[in-house]
Amino acid sequence: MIEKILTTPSLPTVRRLPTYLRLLKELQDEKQHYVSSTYIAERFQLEPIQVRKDLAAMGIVGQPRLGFAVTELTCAIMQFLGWNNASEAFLIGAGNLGSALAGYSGFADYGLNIVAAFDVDKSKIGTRIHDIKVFPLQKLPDLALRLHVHIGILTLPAAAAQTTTDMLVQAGITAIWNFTPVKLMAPKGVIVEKVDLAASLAVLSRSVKEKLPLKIAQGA
Amino acid sequence: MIEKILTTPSLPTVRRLPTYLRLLKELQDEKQHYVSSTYIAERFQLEPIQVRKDLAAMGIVGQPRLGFAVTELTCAIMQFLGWNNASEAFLIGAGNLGSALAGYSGFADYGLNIVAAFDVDKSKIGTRIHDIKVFPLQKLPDLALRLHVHIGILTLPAAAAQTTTDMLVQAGITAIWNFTPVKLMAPKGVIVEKVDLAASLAVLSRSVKEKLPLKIAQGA
DNA sequence: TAGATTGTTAATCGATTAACAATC
DNA sequence: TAGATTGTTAATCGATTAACAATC
Repeated sequence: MIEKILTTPSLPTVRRLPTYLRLLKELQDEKQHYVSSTYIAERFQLEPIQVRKDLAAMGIVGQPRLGFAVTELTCAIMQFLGWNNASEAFLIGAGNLGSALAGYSGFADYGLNIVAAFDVDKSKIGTRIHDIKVFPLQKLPDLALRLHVHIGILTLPAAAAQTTTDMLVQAGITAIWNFTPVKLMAPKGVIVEKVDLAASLAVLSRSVKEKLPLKIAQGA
Repeated sequence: MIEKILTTPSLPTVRRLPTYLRLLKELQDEKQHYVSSTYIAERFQLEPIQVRKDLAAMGIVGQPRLGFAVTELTCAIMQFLGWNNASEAFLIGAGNLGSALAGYSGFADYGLNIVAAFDVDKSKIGTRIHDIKVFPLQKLPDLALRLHVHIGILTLPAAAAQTTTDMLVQAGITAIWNFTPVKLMAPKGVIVEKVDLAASLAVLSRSVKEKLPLKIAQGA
């Protein structure tokens, strides 16, 4: 039996998957059984061929004339991302942003379950943020071991980011969702994914500035 | 006099600029006057040539042997991003995430100043989140006009995202920093920059899953 | 059948990287 | 000077897009 060898999806492809997933859930609610790449593309202002390429990377085949089976497609993407069975994660830093993430119910859809929070601030330790208990940071290694948690969400001040990361790695954390503005150094086996607000804002700022260079350009 | 025609920096370049800026501030504190592309690259695990290309796009020239003047470089990037004089922005949605952003002092470095928050929740209206006053959403058009605010930070539930965007556009908002998971539709002149948490988490999840396909692979 | 849609193969486009002369 | 670093020009790489036969 010849198995098709799938090329590992590119990063841009992976980043588009959650968008597709959102639409698929919507279609499921509307009891739509099939969806075409044409339709998906139109909804998100993409090219149909790009959507098809993305879906093909999931190992799914569509049906000419009909498109792709909504349920099958949903399962394939969920499976691919590992979002069908939830991963447990620690929240490191129970400040403003940490609390916001703790209170965000949407992560359930993303297969992410925050099971505990950690902080060094004594006034926070022992309290609960959105039902998630806050522990002293030094308890993390012990709890990581006992609960088999390997994902850390980093929402603490920039100054503490690198040293805390070193500690997390020591404690067996192998994946870090980094909300700090620091480019973290971590050993090869450790995955770091950065949510780069500054980069995003830079793109926005630049676009805003680009729109009004008329006067300045005249002065040149 | 022949002026060098600068190619507009690519999006990836713009996204790297804030990282450079962080390092430059650090160097300034350490009273370093020059920095080489080699050093910057090493610090962020980039290629020196990429750093040089990025900086060249800012219109700055370096000095062989010495590198780039730290102050000059800082100014050029700040200028390029328009971060030297702060832009005023409205926060739309005073929930968990909105509050977190309102409380984030770091935006001052990014030339962003949140001047007011808006919500439809009566219990929030009239209160202050981190010193920022919360107004009823319907007051936004009037205030946008009076305060000449053109940037909106969208931190409200997905369900309200598109209709609220339509309203913002009507009210003269021309740039939206979108923290919702919705792909917003907006007229051509309006800039939308999305902070895509789901996309970021997808990349993380995928990497995590990729690390442990050993058992599954054996089953095939 | 006719025609919309898929999937394959090839072309294009843009960003990154390489090579190397110019500079101080 | 010697040598580290810049900036230019060319090569490579990877993602997107185009073209079109295959399919139901």
